[in-house]
Amino acid sequence: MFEKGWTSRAFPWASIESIDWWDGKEVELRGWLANRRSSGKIVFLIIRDGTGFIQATVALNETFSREDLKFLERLPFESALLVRGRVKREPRAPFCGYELEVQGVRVLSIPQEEYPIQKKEHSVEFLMEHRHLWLRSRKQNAILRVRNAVIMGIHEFLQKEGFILIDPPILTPAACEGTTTLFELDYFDLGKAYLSQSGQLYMEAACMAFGRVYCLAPAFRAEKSKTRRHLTEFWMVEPEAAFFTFEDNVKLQEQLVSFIVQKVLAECSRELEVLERDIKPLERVVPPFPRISYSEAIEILQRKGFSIQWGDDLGGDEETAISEEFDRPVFIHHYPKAIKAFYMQPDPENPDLVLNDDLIAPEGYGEIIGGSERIYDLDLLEERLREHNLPREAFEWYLDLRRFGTCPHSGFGLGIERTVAWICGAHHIRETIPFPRQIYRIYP
RNA sequence: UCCUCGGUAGCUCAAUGGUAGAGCGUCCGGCUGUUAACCGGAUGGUUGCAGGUUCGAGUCCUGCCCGGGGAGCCA
Repeated sequence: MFEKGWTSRAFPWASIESIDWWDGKEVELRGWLANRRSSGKIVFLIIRDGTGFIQATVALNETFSREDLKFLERLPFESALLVRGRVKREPRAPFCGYELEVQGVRVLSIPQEEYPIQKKEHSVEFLMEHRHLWLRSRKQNAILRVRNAVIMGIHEFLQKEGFILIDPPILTPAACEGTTTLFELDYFDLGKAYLSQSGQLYMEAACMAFGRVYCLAPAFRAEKSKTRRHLTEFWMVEPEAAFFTFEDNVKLQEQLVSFIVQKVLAECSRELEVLERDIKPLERVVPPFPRISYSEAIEILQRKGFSIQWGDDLGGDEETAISEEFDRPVFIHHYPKAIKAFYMQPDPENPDLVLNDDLIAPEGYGEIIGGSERIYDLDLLEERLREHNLPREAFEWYLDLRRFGTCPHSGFGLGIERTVAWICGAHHIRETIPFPRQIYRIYP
């Protein structure tokens, strides 16, 4: 294995993201060869270490011979390297304004085949087939770092608001909403089980034990959806709070979303720059968000020429048209009871409506939140189960929640991937999750 | 499930029914500041699969497989 100019002295292991801190000092970088260029007597190695990219320069000198440079300029992409050198401020250097003057290189591994992903455009199919390698590229790294900040922001905000993390089951005995969109599997001698499509019902149980709870878990939907907003496996945060009214619930949603966006702006400026995200629309994301009722939404859509009638559900195009009317996320509330889930509390002023809200992200990213106040009256909930032809036995435990100390409570679900896609300005939701699961893709 | 577009070299794409090509990558050589470096040379094919029409099919027809975009549904 190639080793040149290495000494047994220990050098500090520096990360590229904080390389400015090491200006003028000798450090060791541990990473991979992302690109290289040569010019006869100088070789430029582009090193990535997971935290960033930096240019390292190897010059012909007493340490590196002509043959050494020849070797380095032929080193295959994605070779694993330890590189020692001096950090130097350098305006000509790409990425971060610093470069590493290399004094020693140790090559830990050399790919025996050509690295498939090149510095050029690739088809979606090819990139998805190589998702395990695509993760190494700069934009994918940036998107998943934003995802990390979003998830950490959710925990930070909800914990601060007194919410307790409660993990829901993934294997469940019955549907939470419709039964047509469930992944089904055999469960020993107990018949069929299903992958969870929401943790909500379990959060309702938990909020009666802890007051304020939330889960952050995967949800599975066997919908045969093939759009840029759909995955069969996605992540959702679902807060649920006892004694929260519709109004409390909506306020919590706009505070949470604002907090997340402002956190990303504060902590991920490099990532947003790599993604070429225009941050002006994000800077406007502060409370209060505009609110319109479902009926007002229908009026707006009819004025804009949509052939939609009161009672119809809103599709993707309709959501986009509504969001265009506002400069920040917009709530649409009080939908007709008939097109919403069985557990939503009726509006006391109009029993044909429910106390629910959807939050529509700006710039055409669609619905990112669905929330509601929940039915807490036993008789009414039983009636709704019958209307929706749901198997009562499977919901006995859920009905128990209305038999013992029932009270008003509310909650919502926020889709992690749609939120990340919106904040990043990503073309497609599949880039916002490390290994997307889609109707025609389960590999890698 | 439906609508729509596509599948040709490792990758991205050309090719009127008539000898399958280019750029990039890779390999070899050159270059002391490159920025997806550049310059010269070399390398590269069961045209997704099966059948059919035709003197002749990457091209036309039928079926199948795989994928992209969208709809419905949803976060």
